[in-house]
Amino acid sequence: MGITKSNLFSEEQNRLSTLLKVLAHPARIAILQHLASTPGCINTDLVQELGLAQATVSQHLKALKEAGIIQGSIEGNCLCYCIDTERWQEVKQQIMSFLSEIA
Amino acid sequence: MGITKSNLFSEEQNRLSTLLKVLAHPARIAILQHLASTPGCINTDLVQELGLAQATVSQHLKALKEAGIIQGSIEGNCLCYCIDTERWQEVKQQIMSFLSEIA
DNA sequence: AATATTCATCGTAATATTGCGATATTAAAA
DNA sequence: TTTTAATATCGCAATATTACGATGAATATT
Repeated sequence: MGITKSNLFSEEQNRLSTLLKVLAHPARIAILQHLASTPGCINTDLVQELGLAQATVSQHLKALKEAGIIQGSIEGNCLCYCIDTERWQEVKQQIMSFLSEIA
Repeated sequence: MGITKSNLFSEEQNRLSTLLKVLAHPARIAILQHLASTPGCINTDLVQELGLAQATVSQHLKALKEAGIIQGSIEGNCLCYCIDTERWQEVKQQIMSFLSEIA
């Protein structure tokens, strides 16, 4: 089928898996790492940095934005993305909680 | 295309994303949670527990096994799966290291 | 005003994932 | 030895993801 049977699982299991899925791509990992290490959050740089097409990068940014992990603010001509630190703490907490639950 | 351009990213970024992808499914999360909470690691129970078809559960187990996270040992008629604790520590370490790298 | 730059979105193609029935395979049980 | 039970694997269908070119919308530059 290709569709995950979310109804079989708990709210929390679904939420966690959705979150992990967003992080489970090297481009999105690279974007987060770059945004973390670059104080003034740059955007077009990412296209250069990653070597992916602009449309593709934009798509990855959208996924991160929809998960609430990053935020964009308009800065004249440019869009300035940066990590939502508060939300990231939440994300971190949820994942770490799962990790330590296992063993 | 649908194919991730792994060559654009570092070994570590690829390794991490592969790991996260394995965890990014509610059924596999549920399996790990069940194996963690059930001392004698049971298998067919999972089919009942999850409500997915046997073939589907078997597939998810395979994914976890290939990632080295669980191990199966033959126990007469049954296959007995349990978490590879040592490997799980490694997995945990890698993910946590990434999480704290960001913010 | 005309042009250039930045970014989002649409449409599309290629590939991956999810799920399951059917069918092996293997070992216990009858 | 036949049957039953437990798993794995194959093959397929449905859906999701990844990637990109083309295009559009908005602002900056000339």
